[in-house]
Amino acid sequence: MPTDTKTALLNSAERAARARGFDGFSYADLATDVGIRKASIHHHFPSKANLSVALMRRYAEAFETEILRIHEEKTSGGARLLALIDIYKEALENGKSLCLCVSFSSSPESLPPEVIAQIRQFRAMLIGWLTKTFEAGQSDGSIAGVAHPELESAAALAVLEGAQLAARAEEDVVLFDMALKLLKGRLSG
Amino acid sequence: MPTDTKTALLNSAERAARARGFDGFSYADLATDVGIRKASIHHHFPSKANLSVALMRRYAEAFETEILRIHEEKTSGGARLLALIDIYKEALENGKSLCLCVSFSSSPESLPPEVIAQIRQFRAMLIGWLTKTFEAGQSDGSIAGVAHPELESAAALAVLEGAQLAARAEEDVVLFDMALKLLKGRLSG
DNA sequence: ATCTGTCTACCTACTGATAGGTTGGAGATC
DNA sequence: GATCTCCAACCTATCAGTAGGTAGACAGAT
Repeated sequence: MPTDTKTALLNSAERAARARGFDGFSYADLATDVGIRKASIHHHFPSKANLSVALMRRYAEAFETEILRIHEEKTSGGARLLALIDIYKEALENGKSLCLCVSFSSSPESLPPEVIAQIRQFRAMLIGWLTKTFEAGQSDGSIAGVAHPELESAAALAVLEGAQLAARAEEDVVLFDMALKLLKGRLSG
Repeated sequence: MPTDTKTALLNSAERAARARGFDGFSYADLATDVGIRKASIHHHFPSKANLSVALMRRYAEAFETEILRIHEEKTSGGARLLALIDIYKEALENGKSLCLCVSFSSSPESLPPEVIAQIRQFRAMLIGWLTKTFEAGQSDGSIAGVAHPELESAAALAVLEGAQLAARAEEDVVLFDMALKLLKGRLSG
């Protein structure tokens, strides 16, 4: 069966937002991409603000599922952190795309307060996961030199997001790799 | 004497770009802010692309002057790095603004290739300065645990930019402080 | 006389959004 | 089984607003 229209719209919008930002695509673009008329989009998402909320919710849920899966599949802190870094690297798509959270964080003024709250919640959730991961890496010895897991997690998330932003801007994944080399060098297991 | 119109336009545009992004202000906004008509702006900056180039050039020059000044005024690597962190913290303006480089990096698709090149050059310059700074901190002992200055500098820049992005999005400077606490903890002198 | 800076007046392209109408199928009623 | 009602999903047409940009006139300084 073909994907339903609503999902197709979310997929198209997410791709566009991650590649060109939330202001970088219009209902007209979406309509062309999905193959329906511009006005019909409003049937599924009354306003663009509405669409942004749905986009962020779906993204946060999928991401949380993903990192919970990593937590189960990988046993060491180092291996878990490496898997997360890979997610961010993959999301870059060779310097052509960002993860949705970084993309949305780049243009907060064009998003409704509700999405800002979702972003805040998403980052808090991720920081929580990272802190647990650094703690695990500290006790199992798979992440070297960990003294303050909560500070490590805040710094790690900033590196991931900052590296992605720079790499996309210059369309050069090497910037991402360089920025993460130091952290990766501390990982084992 | 009052600032000349061209400079006033650059000032207004820089403020707006840093607060709301390059797509977040229009010639109409600029005109209102500076007190001339929209069409008159085109006399000084024929196109918005043109304006973006001038903006980035002025920013890069001012920034380079600033970090060279830091290099002369502060003697230790740790003190120099701390001064740079302060610049990024100040540029945040309590979570309401970004530095121009991060702002421009957030919307590369609406900037001419020339500005992308300027961004690349700017970041390379800053990485160079940071590498020298970490090397100084390594040899004078004012930055703890430095093994690879060039990797440290790439990571440090990503943290600074990523932390700024997140703090502005959530309008909460604490996110910036948290992300930089680990690095700051390694500094002395 | 020319140049600089500014103006009024306008243009085309596009934005998100709305009004109002068509279609086709699901579910109830007879 | 035929009919009726309803509604999701889509359509055409259009809205007011804003974007960046242009043409041409005019005042004042050199």
